[in-house]
Amino acid sequence: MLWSKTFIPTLREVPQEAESISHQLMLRAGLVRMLMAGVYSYLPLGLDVLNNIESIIRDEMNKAGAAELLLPALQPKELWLKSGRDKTLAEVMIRFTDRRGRDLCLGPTHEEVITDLVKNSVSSYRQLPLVLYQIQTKFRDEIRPRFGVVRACEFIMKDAYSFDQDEAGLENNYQAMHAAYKNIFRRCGLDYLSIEADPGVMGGNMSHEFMVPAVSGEDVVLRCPACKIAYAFSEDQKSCLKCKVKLEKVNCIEIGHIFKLGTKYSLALEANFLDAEGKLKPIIMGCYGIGVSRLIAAIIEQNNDENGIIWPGEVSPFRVVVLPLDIADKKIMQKAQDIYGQLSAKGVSVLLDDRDERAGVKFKDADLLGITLQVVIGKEFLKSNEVELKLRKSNEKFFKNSEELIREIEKILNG
RNA sequence: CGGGGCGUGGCUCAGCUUGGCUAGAGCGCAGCGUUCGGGACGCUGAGGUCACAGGUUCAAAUCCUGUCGCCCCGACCA
Repeated sequence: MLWSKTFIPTLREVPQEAESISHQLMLRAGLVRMLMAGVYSYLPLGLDVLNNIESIIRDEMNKAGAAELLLPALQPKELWLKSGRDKTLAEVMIRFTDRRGRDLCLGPTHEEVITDLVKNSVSSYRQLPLVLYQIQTKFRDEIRPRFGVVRACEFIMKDAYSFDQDEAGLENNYQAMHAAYKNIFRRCGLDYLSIEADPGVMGGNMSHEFMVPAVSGEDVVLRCPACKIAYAFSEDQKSCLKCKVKLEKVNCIEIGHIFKLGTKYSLALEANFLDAEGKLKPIIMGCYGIGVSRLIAAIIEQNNDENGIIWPGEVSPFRVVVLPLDIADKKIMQKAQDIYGQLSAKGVSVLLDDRDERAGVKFKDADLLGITLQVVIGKEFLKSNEVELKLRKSNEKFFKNSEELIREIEKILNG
């Protein structure tokens, strides 16, 4: 992508609307813009990151045996009456009536819809187990949206649902999802904690939360400084059960939550199946959520320095940014385009800063965007014919001549 | 919803306490010139119903009332 063709409105100063680091950097690097409190537009760079995270999620979910589908955001009130959550979720539901006077809402979550769907198409134990997931926009009339994309009224969630004939099957799927989540968060470059939690309005009897330690985190968990085991926050939990060490309070962003739902929704919506003996039984369910858009903020909270974002490789909007420091110089620009072309041909995503800006501006913006590898072509190149490679994270610089350049870049990106 | 803060060109802010010339600065933007490896410099220029509504006054960005919006602290959650 050419910088001149895309849309990356970077900001030199910190917008006063942003308090948390991730929010500041998302605005400064041109990832998002606010339309109103809790509602954000994703600009090209933000969308790139979102897409990268989504492909990681799809990859791991598919590997875990889940099938992707897409459910409607627009939903009828009746479904919510059946589960009784029209009351428990009354506050967060965005509701309205259509021209026929039907009561509708924009889905804050999808247990009801998917249970209704499965109920109508699954009737035998032979069709189980089944795991379905979607990546979709949720709507919640949050009491207090804050920290930019972290608590938004419109946000993207990956929600998966498992359907089993017995508890053992549920346990299986639950563990599979737990394992998939670990892979997803590791690939996103996150340092996270997994803790047992209260199922809350979701219902069911067991749940685990995935928490990312971050200064601006809204949640507090207790962590053992020695073995790093985390516990749900409570005043009585005074020390680690294993190490007997005093626990420390850690602020966290909740990025995922998985639940063993049991039969709460299958009973309410009559989602039953016939078992091998021909007996009618309610389907045993689990649900598994990841706050996809929120992950962007969580990743930035953990991966930044005074100069900007430092993207973990796999989520970086581009893997390489090429900086020709003088676009009027034909030799420099030709070299930049060569590198751009060669890397693109190899399937590496590259951003070419073809703007007519001074070197300092390009350096500052490149650091702010946080792309893993910077390729600098300036007067050093004119002198020695060597191109400079700079790693955003470590600030390491080394010079390479044309022959070994592309190979070296690939080595860095793969290692 | 309760508590606190803020609203002045695209961005960051000054001016408001103590009303008074055509409402300012820096950044950004446009043009010209000089610069050119870590957010350059000079000159010229465009861009603002001072959030909105009402009130007080000869006169309101400034004082009063109300409304709206944004941020932060609490309850909710991915």
